[in-house]
Amino acid sequence: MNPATSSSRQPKAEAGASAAPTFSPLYRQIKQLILQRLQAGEWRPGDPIPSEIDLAARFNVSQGTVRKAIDELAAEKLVLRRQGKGTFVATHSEARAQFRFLRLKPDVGDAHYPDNTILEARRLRAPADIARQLDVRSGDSMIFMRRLQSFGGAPTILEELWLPGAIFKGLSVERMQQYKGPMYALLETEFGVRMIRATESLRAVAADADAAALLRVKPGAPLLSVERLSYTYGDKPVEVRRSFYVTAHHHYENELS
Amino acid sequence: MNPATSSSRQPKAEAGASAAPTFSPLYRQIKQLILQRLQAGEWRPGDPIPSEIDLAARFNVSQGTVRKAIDELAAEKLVLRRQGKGTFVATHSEARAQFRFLRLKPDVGDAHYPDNTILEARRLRAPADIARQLDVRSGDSMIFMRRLQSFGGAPTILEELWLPGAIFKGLSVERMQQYKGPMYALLETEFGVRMIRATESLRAVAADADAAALLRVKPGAPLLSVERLSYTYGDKPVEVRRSFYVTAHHHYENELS
DNA sequence: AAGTGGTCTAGACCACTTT
DNA sequence: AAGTGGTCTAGACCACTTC
Repeated sequence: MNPATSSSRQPKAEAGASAAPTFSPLYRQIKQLILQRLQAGEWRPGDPIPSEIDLAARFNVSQGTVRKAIDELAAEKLVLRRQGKGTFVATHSEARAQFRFLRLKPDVGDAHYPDNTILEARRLRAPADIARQLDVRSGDSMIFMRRLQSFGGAPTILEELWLPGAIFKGLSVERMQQYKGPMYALLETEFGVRMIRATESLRAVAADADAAALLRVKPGAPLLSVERLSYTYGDKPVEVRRSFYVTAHHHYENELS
Repeated sequence: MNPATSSSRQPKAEAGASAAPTFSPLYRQIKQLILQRLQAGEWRPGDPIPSEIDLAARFNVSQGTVRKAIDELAAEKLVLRRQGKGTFVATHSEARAQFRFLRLKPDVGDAHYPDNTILEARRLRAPADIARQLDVRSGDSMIFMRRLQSFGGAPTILEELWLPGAIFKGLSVERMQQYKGPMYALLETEFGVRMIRATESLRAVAADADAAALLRVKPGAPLLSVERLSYTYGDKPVEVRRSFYVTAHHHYENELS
């Protein structure tokens, strides 16, 4: 209950198993406690979390320790600090967060949010490969969506989304078809499922006839294939996204550091 | 000289210019001082920097302030902390640092360092576009290198490197031709120029006849084009690298966070 | 035992925002 | 004026490495 009491700290000498890497410092325990509350939805995206002083009192630790815990959460972009105002649960419903997951930038000019055309949206059974990636059973109900995104009238991104039906139960095909904004904002506000991290796998591939027609390129033309796996709290995978980017006037921008 | 005295802190009321964003906290001033010494080569890659207590005494601030400065340098991977041993200037000559800038991973199995075949290595005049990127004058002397990298005998990466001749004065074409290891390690150990950051721009392109022959793909086959601009201390650009990756059995891996 | 980085505390004060 | 995050200090102790 109280992380500061000796009972909740790890004993200096490990009694049992040999290779257990059980130690973690107090601030990291506090971080986990805050994480649990975030994950449980105790504070919703956009809401302020309690002040550092408040949390320090709750957990019976010093403000500095809470601070270090929140430092890490802020570095992972799970919360957002604003001096003088407070610390807020990060959200996809902000202009600044809009492009965090879209690395395709125009060669000239500024990035804008694309126009969406939904090509298809329905429920399907999970194919084996998708099921494996999302850690569900093959054949489980999935939400599937296929859409075309255009910049300034030029079709540029063709993509498929797969979401586990079990998590997004109330999500109707109609709702998706009419919704034109950023997907992650919809999933967050309507289902409280926040994407916090993703891995992408990029390849150059040749356009098949279908993709070529939709993206208005020649069949066999090179396309940038991007397969994304997105995760929510607890490293739980919740979306597979397979995209094809036309890179004639856009490029995928990446920072190595 | 002494950042802790009031004289070197910013005055609360800015006297002169209107929009000067001149304030920075003490720990960031300390960070700059350490950075200057790193940049000046006072401590070489792989060497330990002075201990936190030592630095605190030198700069006449508390250990906690030095610590926060080093925290940021460690986060930017300019230094490496090792508990019980000290803090060390980061280097490319370590196994762990070898893959920091190579995002191409095999679809199955573990990443290995590729076999290099140097196709070409000589001095050239800088073309306009390269000169612009490296912030030198068009026509300045450049070191140019073209090489083919193979994994398990399969040619996979074809790339061109451009380096400003002025910075790497003593670098002979012969030295480059015989050297088969990681380029960044060579540049660091022999010239003290350490790459600390890079931006990459990715596109899908069609292989031209030359690239196709070297990479053993059909002309017109899709290749992943990667243009990298690498920076050293002070955000000074020091390398342009233009690569073509064959992504049949490899993929470019990226983490979005 | 001594030296290094890593954690934790308690308190002071600063900078920013809202009331 | 009050509340929030941000900075800075001084000191204690822990964990790890080397001597």
